[in-house]
Amino acid sequence: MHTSAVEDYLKAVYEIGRTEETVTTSALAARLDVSPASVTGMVKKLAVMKLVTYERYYGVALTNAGRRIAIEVIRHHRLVETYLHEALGVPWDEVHAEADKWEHVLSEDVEARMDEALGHPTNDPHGAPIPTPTLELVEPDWPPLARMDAGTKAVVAEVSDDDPELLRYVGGLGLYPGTALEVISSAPYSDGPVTVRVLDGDQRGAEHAVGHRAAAHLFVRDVK
Amino acid sequence: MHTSAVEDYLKAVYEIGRTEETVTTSALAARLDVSPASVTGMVKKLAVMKLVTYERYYGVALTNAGRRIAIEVIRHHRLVETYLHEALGVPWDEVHAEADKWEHVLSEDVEARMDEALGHPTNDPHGAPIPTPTLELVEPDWPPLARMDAGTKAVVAEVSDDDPELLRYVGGLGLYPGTALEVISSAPYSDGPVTVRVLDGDQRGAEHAVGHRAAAHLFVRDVK
DNA sequence: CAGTTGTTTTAGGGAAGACTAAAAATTAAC
DNA sequence: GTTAATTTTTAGTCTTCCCTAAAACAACTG
Repeated sequence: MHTSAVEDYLKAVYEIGRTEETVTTSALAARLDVSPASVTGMVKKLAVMKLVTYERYYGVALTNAGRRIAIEVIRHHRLVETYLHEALGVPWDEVHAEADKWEHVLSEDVEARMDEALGHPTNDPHGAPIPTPTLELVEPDWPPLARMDAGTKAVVAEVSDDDPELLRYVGGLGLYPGTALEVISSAPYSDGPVTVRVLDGDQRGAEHAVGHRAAAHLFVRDVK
Repeated sequence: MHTSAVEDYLKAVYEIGRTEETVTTSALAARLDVSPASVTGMVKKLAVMKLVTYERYYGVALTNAGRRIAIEVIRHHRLVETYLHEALGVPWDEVHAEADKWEHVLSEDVEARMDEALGHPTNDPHGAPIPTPTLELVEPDWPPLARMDAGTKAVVAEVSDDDPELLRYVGGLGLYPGTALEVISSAPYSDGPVTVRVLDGDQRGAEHAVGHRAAAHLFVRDVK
């Protein structure tokens, strides 16, 4: 087995790699809250273990073995988030921090039992897809609410899970994955808020001005 | 917070202290599967942290602060065992190993939710008492089945939880906490098996010869 | 293309927690 | 009551993961 530090690094490489062309040492350092020098050292070890490829002054990339582990950790993380939320009623802004600890100690057996108990969920409480038991993972690339034009009808697809305050704010507006909404006004490429009407759930009919930062971390899928 | 090594040491001191007069370095080393020299080093650190008192060449004892932590860890352990068994159906011989990992990452919030979901259980799947939220813990001193005389009627109170094979064996005989039984024959202070008739549960009516080692780790309470 | 800026690497450490080997203290055995 | 056997402790290392400071390098900037 690997240490949790190794698992954290691999997960970070995977996640940064989703949006960035190259995964740099400093990007990893920022995400893991660790000094750049520490990252260099660790990354060299991961390269020796054949979990990443690494080229100085260029960047890091996962090998197949490394990606397997990364996705396994992500499966644990998202399944635990879902379990904590569904089975134990942990609020959606707290599950992320808890899952960050649990993901490293979850056995395959208990993972399978949680999956079973939940009826094989496909998405976590924030809308992110849960990798399959065979570690397939397709992460759709939803556009952020911030880029929607006025008049658009859309459904909340996913909300970034790592900022509890943002989750409480968004949850307070009734905007959970699956919630339908209509964009009332929006100023594309500006820093202004996006005004939406909630068409679903406990806030049905309400109009809210969604702050720019939140709108950038709230992803939606279009409804034709 | 404390490292899991610290928590493991404190738990071990507590558990050895339950049956032994003095807690020696070598007893800790054996239980934690670590060299005696390592124990000496760690124990010195715990003494500096005021979690134990320590006298060279004599032994270790918990301070009040140390005992608090030990019992908190035991509460986590037994609650997690119970949760895994009741809520996720994990077999009773597997829950111990799993709980050994979870006990160190369980937050107070999730602990409380598990406790609530289970209806505030008082005993884990092996019969051991779960410390209260205020960390009160009374561990009854049941006699082992091995010391029961023929003709005695008794109820299984507790089974040692750290040997999966023993648990599978005992479970196969239908002897779970709460199961009533009658001792048919026994050879006190010898190494022979104890023959019992099961009066309860799925093996009701069956007669079993319980091996000596199992009979020494299966504790019962008398029925008058 | 030389200087500034920012990133990466090297070099040197440090805390935790474990190890082995050997010395010291305790306990047991004539 | 010495010697022998057993624990326990000391001493010195090792590994893992992290750190800072400073040097090396790459990339903009004008």
